Amino acid sequence: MEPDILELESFLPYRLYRLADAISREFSKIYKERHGLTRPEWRTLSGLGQRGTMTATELGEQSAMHKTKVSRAVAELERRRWLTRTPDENDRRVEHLALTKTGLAAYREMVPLAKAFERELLARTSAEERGAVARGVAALEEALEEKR
Amino acid sequence: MEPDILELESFLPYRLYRLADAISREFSKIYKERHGLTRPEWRTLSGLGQRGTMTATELGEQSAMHKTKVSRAVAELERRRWLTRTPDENDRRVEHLALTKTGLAAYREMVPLAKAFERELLARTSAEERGAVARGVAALEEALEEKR
DNA sequence: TTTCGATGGTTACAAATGAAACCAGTTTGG
DNA sequence: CCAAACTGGTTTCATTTGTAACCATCGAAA
Repeated sequence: MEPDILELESFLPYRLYRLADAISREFSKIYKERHGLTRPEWRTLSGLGQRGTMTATELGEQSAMHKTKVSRAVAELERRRWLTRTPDENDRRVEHLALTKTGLAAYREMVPLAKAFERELLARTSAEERGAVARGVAALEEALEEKR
Repeated sequence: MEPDILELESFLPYRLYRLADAISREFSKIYKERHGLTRPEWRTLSGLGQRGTMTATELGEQSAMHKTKVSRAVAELERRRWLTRTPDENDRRVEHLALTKTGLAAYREMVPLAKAFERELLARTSAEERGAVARGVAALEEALEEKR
């Protein structure tokens, strides 16, 4: 344990990123294979399915995406006719986005798959470990928030 | 808690990715500002600093990078004269990579910064929470491994 | 009201990434 | 011995991403 050496494998930012990336990549296979969605597109679909109607800005906040990602994802889903835009009555810069029937159908099909993925992953851990995951993630979220 | 709705904010793959991405991004500012390194370059530097000498394949395994990323990162660090390649005696496809004095100096400068980052982040959590992080991450790593 | 800074969203351009093709060299099985 | 399969590593090409500039609209303040 030399003091001037960094052990990459146990360095938290790396370890966490590697884990998250692996999980996310594994999960992404599902919506990629199924519908050819990118991650931003999946998040957009998911956000709108969950909340019903949102603006692009709200979508970006909810799903931690840069506005260009949102913009492009929305454009693609619109092209597929999975969502529609409705101009805001009062503020003409804003558009309210909502899923079409087709979009909603895709969403409804994806939800169980997503839940199953999470369930199957967590099924391989003990109740105690699941508690640790929850507390650990929450603690880091807060810590990062404070640190900035 | 409707059964046919997925709550993105608490969906583990999303939440974990978002956390890891935020932390990694925050940390990357350090090596980006300091030396203009990309993440693959930082990992390469870090891997070689830690282990002394590695082949490109080993680097990829250690730091979970696709071989094209390794290839490009190595090329860039070589261009900066931060590392050198030495052909393997027995297998002429293989090159052994090692940091130069300059590369090592950069590594030595980065290590304390990396450790400080991690320490400062964890300092904002309780000992109990740090334990939870450790157990949680380990559990998920295993669970994912089993799942595949 | 006009002007000026902020805001919602898109676009253009450069850089990073991933997949697949590729080149060299190496191993294996007939 | 030799072809075929495999491995280490690079390159090419298409796609994705990030940054910054941009356009339109809005709100506040002069």
